[in-house]
Amino acid sequence: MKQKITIKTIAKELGVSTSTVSKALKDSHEISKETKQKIQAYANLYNYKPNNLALQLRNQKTKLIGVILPQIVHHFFSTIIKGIEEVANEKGYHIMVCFSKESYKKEYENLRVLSNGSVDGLIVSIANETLENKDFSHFKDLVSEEIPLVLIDRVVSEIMCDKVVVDDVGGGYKATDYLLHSGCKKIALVTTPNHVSVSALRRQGYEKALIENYIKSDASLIVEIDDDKDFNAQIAHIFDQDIDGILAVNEIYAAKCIRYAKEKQFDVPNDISVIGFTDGLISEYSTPSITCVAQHGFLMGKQAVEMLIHHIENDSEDYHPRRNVISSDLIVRESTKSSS
Amino acid sequence: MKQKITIKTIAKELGVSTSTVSKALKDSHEISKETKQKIQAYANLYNYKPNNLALQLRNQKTKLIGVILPQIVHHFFSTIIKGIEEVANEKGYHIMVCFSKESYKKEYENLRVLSNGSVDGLIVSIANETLENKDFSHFKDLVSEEIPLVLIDRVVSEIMCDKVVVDDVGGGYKATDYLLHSGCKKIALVTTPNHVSVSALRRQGYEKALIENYIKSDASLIVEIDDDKDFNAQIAHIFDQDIDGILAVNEIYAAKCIRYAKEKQFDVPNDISVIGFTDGLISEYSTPSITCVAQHGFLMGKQAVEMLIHHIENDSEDYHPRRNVISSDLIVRESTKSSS
DNA sequence: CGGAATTGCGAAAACGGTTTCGTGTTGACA
DNA sequence: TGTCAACACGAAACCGTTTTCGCAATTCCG
Repeated sequence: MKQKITIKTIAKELGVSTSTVSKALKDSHEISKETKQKIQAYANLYNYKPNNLALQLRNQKTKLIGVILPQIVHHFFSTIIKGIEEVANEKGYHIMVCFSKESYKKEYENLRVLSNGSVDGLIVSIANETLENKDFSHFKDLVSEEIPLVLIDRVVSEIMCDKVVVDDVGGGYKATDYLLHSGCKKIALVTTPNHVSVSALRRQGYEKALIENYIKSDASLIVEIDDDKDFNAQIAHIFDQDIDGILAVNEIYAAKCIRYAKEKQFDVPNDISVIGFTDGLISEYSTPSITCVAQHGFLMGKQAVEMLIHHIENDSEDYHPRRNVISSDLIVRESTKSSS
Repeated sequence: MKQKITIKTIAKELGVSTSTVSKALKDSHEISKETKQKIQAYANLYNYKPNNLALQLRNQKTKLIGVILPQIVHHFFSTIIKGIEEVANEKGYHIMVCFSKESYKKEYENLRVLSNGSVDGLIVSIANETLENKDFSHFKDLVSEEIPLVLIDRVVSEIMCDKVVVDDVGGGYKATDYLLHSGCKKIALVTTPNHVSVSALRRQGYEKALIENYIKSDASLIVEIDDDKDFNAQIAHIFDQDIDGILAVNEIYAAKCIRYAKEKQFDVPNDISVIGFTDGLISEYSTPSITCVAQHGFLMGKQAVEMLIHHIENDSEDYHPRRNVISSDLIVRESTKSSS
């Protein structure tokens, strides 16, 4: 990289002190008009830009927000990033993004590196492996160092910080309730292993809706998908049980269920209705388009940054962790019958 | 944020100089065993971490790579980010991502801010608006400041820097050729306005394949979609012309075409075959799954970072811009007949 | 014409670390 | 006993910027 022009260079060339240059560039009244003009002209000519690192060091702030997410090639997470970046930019911040790839170790590493003063605060969605391990000491360290932290989507109560979550219980409830009211009697749940906290919450909503409608929850209708095994083989048995509805905890599972149902000559939605989570492209563009629970990742990202920046910029006031819940909405499409 | 412990604090508390502390923490042989132990113990106890900003200022490098993309909620771009982040991390770098939202102004702003010494280099995919305007002076400034720059996917020849592009002509050619060999006689092209450079290249490939197969290209079979208008209304007329194949320049157009075809009682692929670009979730999970041209964004991201870091870390050697072309592959699925 | 107020600028400290170059104290050796 | 190397550490410069304070020189006023 070419040697950049600094205040020192300007000062030396023009035979003034660095303080004079600094003040002149900020149009300070302390400096005479002629001197200011001379300095500003020189700075413009050589395209002077103040060195950001020096400023950050002096101001003790980076105007940078660290974002650690489990994945990126994922509609929900990329939507969150979009929301974060948009608001951050409006407020003069930039974002550094890292991905934990669901791994504890990568999450730990990223947290360690970013808490070196590289960023003014962090927005994190916890990796699945960490959720399984239940080892949150790296987050607790962060909190005790008083580094502003906002946890999103995948959160745990023992970390005392701001949080933004989706109303996953409500989403599961709404979806199940909708299926019931559209005439479904026997609804299967296609989910992930239970340590994935959001899936567990969606399942709660599912069960709550069943109970409220006087239907006994039936374990044989619940499939915890192991992504390493063949999907169809794992769901086959629920199709043998006269089901007429499926709630899937993400849109990929929903799409796969619909495909399997078609293969087995079931009509969607008339024989079997399907609802998924995540309002992504799959739900929107597949045929039939898929009714799903939208989690509003964009909104979540926006709210998370707002909380974080508030925390960063109001450092002095005493701090009470807040928790925002974003309600999830049912987007009705073609994979369900209309509700009666 | 809590006041962080610095080398100065340690020095004062332990009655030594800052140089001694610095050396002790790096296990320098200049410092006696006892002193080192004392200092290291103290540093550990109070969880000392060197301030990154100070290091960056001293070393004149940030180990940060700026990434400016037009969008994020987009399979191809998020895949690129994934590739970039992965390699960057391996090599000890982090990434700052910004989005231009296809706007010249945002791109300009982001470029300006990031070139202040905030990052060691940049990876950029040019915004559509900039491509239309043909104003690339902000990029040229960057190049003349000798800030390492790699352009990806959407590139222009007048910016002299490293580039990684997809073989879009080849992709368009392969797709069209495949359609022809699977028996299609009359292939429509559903594309975007021509200033989008990648679409223009895909169209070249389409036309090249037609010519090589002695088929006259027919303007009435080419639709330039205006995203602000109704999609179906724009493509309706090509369905009145006995077409038996469609090449769409992205997977959304492909999915929409398939949906429209189904509505009009065409069978896909037997009446009409469809190929899209972008090997995303839609292509994979919709029914029928969509044959498409995969652009390998992950690979593109990886190569871009590798070129960039090479440039950053071999600053001295004289620099000749390189250009990597990533070949695009046809992923054959259910929306096309098998090639004869 | 003398003292005070104003103007215009520079010196120096500060942000937090690294590194070069002393320097004072040992101990060994001739 | 004088010389020299080795050892252990500190002073100071440096990265680029901001900002406080001080100091001349000029202007103003009585």
